[in-house]
Amino acid sequence: MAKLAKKEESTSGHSIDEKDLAILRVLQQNARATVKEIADAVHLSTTPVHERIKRMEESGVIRQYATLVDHSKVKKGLMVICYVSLKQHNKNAGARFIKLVQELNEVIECYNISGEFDFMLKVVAESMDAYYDFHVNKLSQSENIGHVQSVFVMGIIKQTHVLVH
Amino acid sequence: MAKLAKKEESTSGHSIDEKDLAILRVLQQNARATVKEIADAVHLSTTPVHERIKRMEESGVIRQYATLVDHSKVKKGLMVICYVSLKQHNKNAGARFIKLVQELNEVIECYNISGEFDFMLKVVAESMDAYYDFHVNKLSQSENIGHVQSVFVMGIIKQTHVLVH
DNA sequence: ACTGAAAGACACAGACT
DNA sequence: AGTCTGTGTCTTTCAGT
Repeated sequence: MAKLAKKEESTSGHSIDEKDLAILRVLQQNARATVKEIADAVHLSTTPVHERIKRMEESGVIRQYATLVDHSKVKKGLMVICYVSLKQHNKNAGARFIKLVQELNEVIECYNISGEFDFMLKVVAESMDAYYDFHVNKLSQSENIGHVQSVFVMGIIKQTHVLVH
Repeated sequence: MAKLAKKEESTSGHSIDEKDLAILRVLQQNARATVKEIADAVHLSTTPVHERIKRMEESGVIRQYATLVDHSKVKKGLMVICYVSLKQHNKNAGARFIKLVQELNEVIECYNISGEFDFMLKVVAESMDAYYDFHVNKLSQSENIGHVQSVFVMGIIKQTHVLVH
């Protein structure tokens, strides 16, 4: 017992410095930037940049190199914010819901939230019909669902993944 | 006749086929995958894969190659869903709010939504104090803000950007 | 639209400051 | 920790099918 691994950085022995942040600033905007390009931008040669990137990949600071696809161009025009409360709140019931959410490709995000609902889901679908099908046949099929409330996204004002400025 | 520009793809003259989707399936998970790796995975040689990727970049199907950074490891541990209604709903008032949202680095997503509120924001902050500062000094500073409601994210169940399966 | 080859650029490891 | 240098691999273009 009592081996509560303290924190990310302290266990691996490396904290993130200003140069790492500078590298992240470039990579966040373009995951396919070459090491050379990044090296020029942060005023270092390629070797230390390469080492720092590898280190951040291994320590988990860099979660993933993702390609972001345009919703509307792959026939996923509809985005819905979906609130769910469960009937029962025991461990098992929660785990079953979480498993369901992981399996449903329409759900791209799911959070445990404060307030009157238990979960917030971000759902993408091809059309209102497809969303209705998701709602009735996939989500509400689970016998433990209490209330579901849908908020429709009418316009995207801002969408970024940039955390380091 | 009937030149109601039908859809994105038809205007550019290229629709996405099964091979493009296969390439996207790989790139979504790893934006740094080499063309050679993708070519092997989709059973083509490098040239057509390279051409198809370039085409999808230019047509906007591929929005961005992003590096996703771990929230907690860059001191952005708190995530809040924030609902905002405006006092006035004229064009100018809306535009000012949108401009403000674009400038605030704490706001990583903002949507125009249906229902009693006008906007939904996803906000990341270092701490509760930092969020309070955002709420009081940055967001509510705008004189056009009506009501603000904060929902705190207590746990991340699922978080993906994968749209093509 | 694809394959295969060929030139230039890059990633990555080594020796050194 | 960093720069410099070298080798194998990859990107990218071009001729051919």
